[in-house]
Amino acid sequence: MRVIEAFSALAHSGRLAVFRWLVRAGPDGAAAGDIARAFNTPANTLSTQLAILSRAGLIRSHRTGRSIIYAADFARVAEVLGFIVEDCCGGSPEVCTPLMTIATRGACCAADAATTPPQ
Amino acid sequence: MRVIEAFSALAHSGRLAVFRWLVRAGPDGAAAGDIARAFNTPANTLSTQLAILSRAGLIRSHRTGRSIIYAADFARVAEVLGFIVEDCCGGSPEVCTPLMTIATRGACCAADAATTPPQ
DNA sequence: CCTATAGTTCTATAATCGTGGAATTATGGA
DNA sequence: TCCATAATTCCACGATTATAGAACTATAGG
Repeated sequence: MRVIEAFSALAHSGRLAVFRWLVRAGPDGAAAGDIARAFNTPANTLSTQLAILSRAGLIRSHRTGRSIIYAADFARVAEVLGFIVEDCCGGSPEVCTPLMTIATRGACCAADAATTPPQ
Repeated sequence: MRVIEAFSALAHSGRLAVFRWLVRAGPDGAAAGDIARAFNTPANTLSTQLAILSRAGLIRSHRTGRSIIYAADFARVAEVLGFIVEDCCGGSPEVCTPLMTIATRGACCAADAATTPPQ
């Protein structure tokens, strides 16, 4: 399940920002270079950050021509959340009840991350 | 909101185990010494781990006689989950839908953490 | 083949984290 | 007041992590 890797990957302001940005970028994701430009980060530094998020399973990548496209893996996020609620918190009502409220509210607001992603 | 501190606190097998144990121990929590004994960890090492979880807001403490009782803060856990779903994932259906299933299932199973907590 | 572009891997260095021994603080009881 | 117990803070040191320069790999186009 490797949930520690996921927590560890998100426990870094830069990586968390990149991840949020990728979530907002949607399923089509973005090229590594575009992300680097958006965050004004050297390509190699960002590359290692992406690799860490990738190893944690939070994002996926595929090559398209010269570019490598990264996109958030929503299924994996749901999996991590599932771990906290169930395996970790034993589905306790104190956690589940407020969560229900949020989950039912569904796709809504979303505060803006570092920079605005495409589309 | 300090969500990074929470991720960082849980991104450590020992601390995650202690946290899970405290969740299972319920709202009454347990004394630092009892936790240390349960995990066979030196008191000072465990104390720093508890301090980190505490600073992250995931657990709370209060003194009772010579003991200091630690207990999981469920409201805070719900808050962290809320951040991931809303502020981070923008309440995207890909995340919310499977989460709903888990949340509605409510108090159920819970896999066992390192050692069995009291009561 | 040559060159430009897109990313990654290698590497070194600085910074942060984790652990546990020793000293310290707080409480309760004789 | 003195002692035992409960826990924390101080400190040192090994281990891990973060950053970014330089070198390397892969692809597209001429």
